Amino acid sequence: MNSPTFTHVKCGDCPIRHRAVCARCNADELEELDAIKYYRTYEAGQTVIWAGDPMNFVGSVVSGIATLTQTMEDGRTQMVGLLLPSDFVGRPGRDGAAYNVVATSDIVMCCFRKKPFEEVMARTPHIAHRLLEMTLDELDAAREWMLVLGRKTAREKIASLLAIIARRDASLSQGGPQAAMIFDLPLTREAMADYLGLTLETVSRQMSALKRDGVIQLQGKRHVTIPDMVRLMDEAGDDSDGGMLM
Amino acid sequence: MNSPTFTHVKCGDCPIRHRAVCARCNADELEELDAIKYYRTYEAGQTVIWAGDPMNFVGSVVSGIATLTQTMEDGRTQMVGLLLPSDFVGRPGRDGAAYNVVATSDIVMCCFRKKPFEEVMARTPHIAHRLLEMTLDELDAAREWMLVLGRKTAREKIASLLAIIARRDASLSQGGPQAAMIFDLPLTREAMADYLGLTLETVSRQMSALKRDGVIQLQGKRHVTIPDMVRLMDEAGDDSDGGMLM
DNA sequence: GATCCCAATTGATCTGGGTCAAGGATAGAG
DNA sequence: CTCTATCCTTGACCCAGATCAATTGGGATC
Repeated sequence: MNSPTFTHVKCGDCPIRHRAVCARCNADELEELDAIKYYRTYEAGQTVIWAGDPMNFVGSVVSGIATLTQTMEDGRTQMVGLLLPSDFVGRPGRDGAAYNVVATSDIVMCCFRKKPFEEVMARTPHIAHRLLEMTLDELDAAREWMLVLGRKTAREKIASLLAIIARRDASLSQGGPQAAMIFDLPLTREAMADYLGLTLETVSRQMSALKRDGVIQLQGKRHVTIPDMVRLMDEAGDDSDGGMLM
Repeated sequence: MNSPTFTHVKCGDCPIRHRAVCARCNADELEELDAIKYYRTYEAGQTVIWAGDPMNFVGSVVSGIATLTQTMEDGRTQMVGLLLPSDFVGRPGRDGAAYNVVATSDIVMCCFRKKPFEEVMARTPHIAHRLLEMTLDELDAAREWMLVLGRKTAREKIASLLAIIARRDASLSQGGPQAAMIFDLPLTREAMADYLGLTLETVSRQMSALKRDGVIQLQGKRHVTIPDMVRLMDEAGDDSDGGMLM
C-alpha cells in the first residue's frame, strides 16, 4: 500500500491533446490545461495505485500499457480494464482509487492534480461532455466484456481478446483495414487469463489450438499474425459485421 | 424488431426529479425538462427496445424493473444491467440502442425525446456532470460484476446477486440498516442465471443449498428473508465491510 | 556459447457446473 | 374444484476447464 515512486518529466506535446479530454478545447483552454499538467513514468510491473488508496490525480496514458484489476482476499484476480495510450484514468470528485492500476510495460502518463482539474472542468463544459462520452464508451466495452466472461467458451474468449487487441492496435497505428494483422501481444498468458476469467494453462492450450487450426500464427511467444480477421471474429462468436468501429 | 406499443400517461411528479438527472436543477431548468418529458408504460415481458434499433428517446425508470441484455446468434444471453426505479437508459448523441431492454415487471418510464434533451443538456452543464457521475457509478458496477462473472463460484455468484438486490431494495425503501432483510426477488431463476452466467438449474440448486445452510429463508419461490447480512456478504466473497454505500 | 531464469507449453487427472430428463408447486381461467 | 400453463426443483450423467506436475524455450548476462 506504499505510494509508488515516479519521475517527473519535462512537459511537451502529448496525445491527450488529440484524443482524450481536450479533443474540443480551444487554445485558451488548452493553455489552462497545459499549465496544470505534468508527466509521470512508471516501470513495467510497477503498481501505479492500489485499490482504496487515495488518488490525488487523474490522467491519461501517453505511451505503454497498464491494467485495471480487482482482487479478492484469496488472491483470485480479475482484470476489469486495459489502459492503452489515450485512455483516461481516475474519477473526478472521488478520493479513493476503485481498482489496482498496474503498469504492464514502461508507461508515461499525462496527469492533472484532481483539485485544479475539477476547477477547469467546472468552467469548461465540453470537458465534462467529452468525459461522459469516453465513460459511456468504457461502459459499453465493460458490458460487452460481461458477455464474454459470462457466456463464451475458452476458445471464443481468446479469439475475442485477440480481436480487441488487433482492432485497437490497428486504430492506433491507423493503417487502413487490411487483410492480415500483425502485432505483439502486450500481455503475458497470465494477464490474458486474468482478463478472460481463465487459468493461464487454458489460455496457453487454446492459443496452441488456434495456431494449430490456422486461425492465428505465432512467431515466438508474443508476436501474432492474424491471416484472416473475419475468421477470427467468427471464432469469437461475434456477429461478423467486421465493423471496425470501436 | 417492431417497435413496441406504449401508452402515454398524464404527467405528474416523478422520481427523476429527486434522484437522477435533475438532482441539481433549479426551478427554471426543471420546468424546461418538465415541458419535454412524457411517460411511457410497458407491460411485464414487453421488449422496450431491441439492440441495434433506433432509439429516439432517453429516460429513467419511474416504477418497475427492466433488464439490459445482450444476445449471441445461437441464443446465449447475458444480462448486462438491471434497471431499477431512478436508473437512466439511453445514450445522448447516439442513435442505435446498444442492448435489448426488456420490462421484467410492468414499468413506467419518464422519457425525453433525444433531440430536445440534448439541447437542454447543452445549455445546462450540471446535467452532463450528473450524467457523468451516474455513468461512472454504472461503470463501477459493471466492473464489479466482471469480477463476479469471471472469478466467483456459483454459490458466491448467487450470494452476490442477493446482496445487491437486498442493498438496492433497502436503499429504495430507506429503512435504516437492520439485521434482517426481507424482499421479493424481482427476477425469475432464468433471469438470475442470465445475469450470473449460469444455467437456471444451477441457480435453483444453489438457492436450495443456501436455504438448507440457513444463509437465506424462502417463503414460496420469490419471497426471501436474509437473517444475517454479514453472513451473506461473506458467502459472496466480498470484503465484509458491510459498507451499505452503493 | 554456456548458464540462468522466467514465461510458456504440455500431460494427466479431477471436478464444478452444464445438459438432459422427470416430476412438483402455484396461480389464474373456466 | 379441476385444468392448464408457467416456473421451479431435483436427479443422473457428462464434459470443459481447473488443478497439479513436469518440461521446454528463448532472451539476457557473463
